[in-house]
Amino acid sequence: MATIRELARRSGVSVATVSRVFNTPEVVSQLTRQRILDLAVEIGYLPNESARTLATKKSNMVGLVWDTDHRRPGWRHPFLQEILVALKTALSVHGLNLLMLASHDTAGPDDEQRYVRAVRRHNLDGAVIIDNGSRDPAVLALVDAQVPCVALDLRVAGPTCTYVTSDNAGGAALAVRHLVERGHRRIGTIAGPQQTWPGAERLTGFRAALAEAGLPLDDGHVIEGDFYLDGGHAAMRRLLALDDRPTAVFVAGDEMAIGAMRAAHEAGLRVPDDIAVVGFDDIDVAALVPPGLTTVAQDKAGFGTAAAEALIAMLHDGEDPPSPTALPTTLVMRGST
Amino acid sequence: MATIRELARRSGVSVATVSRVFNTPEVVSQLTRQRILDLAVEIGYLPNESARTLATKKSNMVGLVWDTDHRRPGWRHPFLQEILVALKTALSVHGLNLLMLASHDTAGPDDEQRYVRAVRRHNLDGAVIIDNGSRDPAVLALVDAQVPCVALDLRVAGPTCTYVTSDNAGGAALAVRHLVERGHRRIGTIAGPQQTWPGAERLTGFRAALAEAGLPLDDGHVIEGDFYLDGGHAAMRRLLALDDRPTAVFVAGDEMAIGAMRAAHEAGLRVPDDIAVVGFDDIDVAALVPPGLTTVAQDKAGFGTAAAEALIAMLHDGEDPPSPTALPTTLVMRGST
DNA sequence: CGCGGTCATGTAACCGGTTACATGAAACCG
DNA sequence: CGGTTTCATGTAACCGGTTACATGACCGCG
Repeated sequence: MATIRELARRSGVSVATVSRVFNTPEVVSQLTRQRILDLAVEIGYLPNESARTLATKKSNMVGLVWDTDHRRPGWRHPFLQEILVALKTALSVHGLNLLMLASHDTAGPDDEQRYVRAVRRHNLDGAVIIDNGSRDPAVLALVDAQVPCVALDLRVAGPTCTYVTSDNAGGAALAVRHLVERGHRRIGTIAGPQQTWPGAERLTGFRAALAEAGLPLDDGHVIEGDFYLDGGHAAMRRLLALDDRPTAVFVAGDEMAIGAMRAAHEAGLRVPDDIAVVGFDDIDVAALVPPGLTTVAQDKAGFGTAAAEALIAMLHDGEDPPSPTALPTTLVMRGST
Repeated sequence: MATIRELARRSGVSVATVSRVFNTPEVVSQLTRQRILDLAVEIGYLPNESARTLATKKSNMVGLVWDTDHRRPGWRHPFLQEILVALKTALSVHGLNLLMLASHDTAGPDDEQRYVRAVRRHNLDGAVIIDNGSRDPAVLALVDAQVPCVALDLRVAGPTCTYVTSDNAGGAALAVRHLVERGHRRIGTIAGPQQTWPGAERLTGFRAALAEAGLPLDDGHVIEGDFYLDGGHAAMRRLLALDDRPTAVFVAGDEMAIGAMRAAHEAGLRVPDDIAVVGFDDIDVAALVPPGLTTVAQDKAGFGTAAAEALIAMLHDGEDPPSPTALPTTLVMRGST
């Protein structure tokens, strides 16, 4: 491998000049710069990132924190792939790479410092945290350690941290307004777990939108689910068993919504004629499962892009973290309403 | 940050001894080893990976090559998430981290050397290549550059490379045998693109299984699709338009299979009574879309685990790459047959 | 003409580890 | 008891960059 010294020797300058060509090209005379660049490609010189990191303490890598919670083995993020694509693309424009942090350090998953250690060992410039549906103390340790980080769908904030979410309350309002327009007056909801940020916000937004529409909300029409298929199924059965069952249901997640539609179907009810359903997320399946799920779509790629931008802003300016982003949502109308 | 020299000074030994404690503990006396280890946690010493990499030329990182082809923006891997989880877990056991290689280097996506350069710059120990559904010359450049790598669902092999796939032919045979048992004698197929490895293998396996069962195959009963929903839909329409249309169809991918079922439904045919459908992959939706898709399930996590093991074997032994792995498939029976 | 100021470049220390080789003490052995 | 091994540890060069500071050429100006 060609090193900087060899490139320097061959082009008759000092290593400092070569280094400058790649880091602060403007201080090098046009002539030598070009000569060095040409020679660099000729001999295939590539700067060694480790050496660079060692000297500067910046690695141009950001950690990806995405532990699959061992207590929920089946958990899958509804659109991890879109997020990763957008994230990686946006980061790479600024020369940043993504390092997936392994859960196993030497220590087990209960070691709160495992992410912080990984960040320090690799001199990571920052971290992106993808919600796995449960609170993880190791994530909070990152905040305490002043690591620049941005979280997705997780409300972690601090002097070096910010987060990006969808406009969950606004999305819920979209759903409610849509149902109201369709003539529904008795609207129930299958909420998400209230300890999760999206779960809580969607319920809050739902309540507010109903109030704004001047509609009452029976406490019995609010059921808390778990974001899973079976949870939605069970919740819907409880709703349907009510005497004054709602004519429409806002379900805080598509997977639950599909479970709910199945429950309705099993109960001999037709969607949307007997009961209308609106979901949240717009996962792939939503379009495929008959009669098509009307749902509040999130800006999936937006998560990645926004996260990258927030992180880059922090790293670049070294300033305070940008305030949290709430990505706009849109209503996708399909057959279920 | 505590450095090795500080730790050495404080524990009254030389840096070499400290280094040995972490790399070749067996050559250090029990007593000093323990003393150093204790002091290390006390002062929060963490070895600096960049320095280590610089000295050893091994980074303990492997590159993840997973470019989303710009010519197919909508492409999503059917089970990327499961693969990543398994991969990361299996690698981390051996102290390896995953670095997602950005497509943007400084150069565009047509630069064939972009992965090779990333590998060199970061001293990556190897690479895992996830098929994105199209041939990428930059991947072949990795092979040429003798980078240890293992590919998923892509037939790249060489002195430093191997690959892991499902037993595609065997899976196709499972499907055929199942249909034969159900009494079908006129079986057609919607194949995948023949330039992809899984696409080609599944068709080969299908043909072989039919032959083995002594059933004829009309050339008109073989339609090549593109692994997408709409492609499956279109292919099915062509099949249904035939005079002697098959009574059962083996579809080489679940997404296409769902499109195919929809086409059947639109044509007024009932699945499975009028036409049976078997898919391949077992994606999430397969269970959700009525009447439930019978399909050949791949060992999703197995991809990640097998890839990690193959790579580790190469890195550890420094030997020839292990021969390609073909993961076993299983038939999941649902309502479509 | 001499002086201060740019500008392009060079010198050398430093980042934090690893490791070949050297050293010295203790153990073994005939 | 002297010589050879073995074992634990130390010394110092090296990995490939960055960068504070020094240097010297050149320029404009009073």
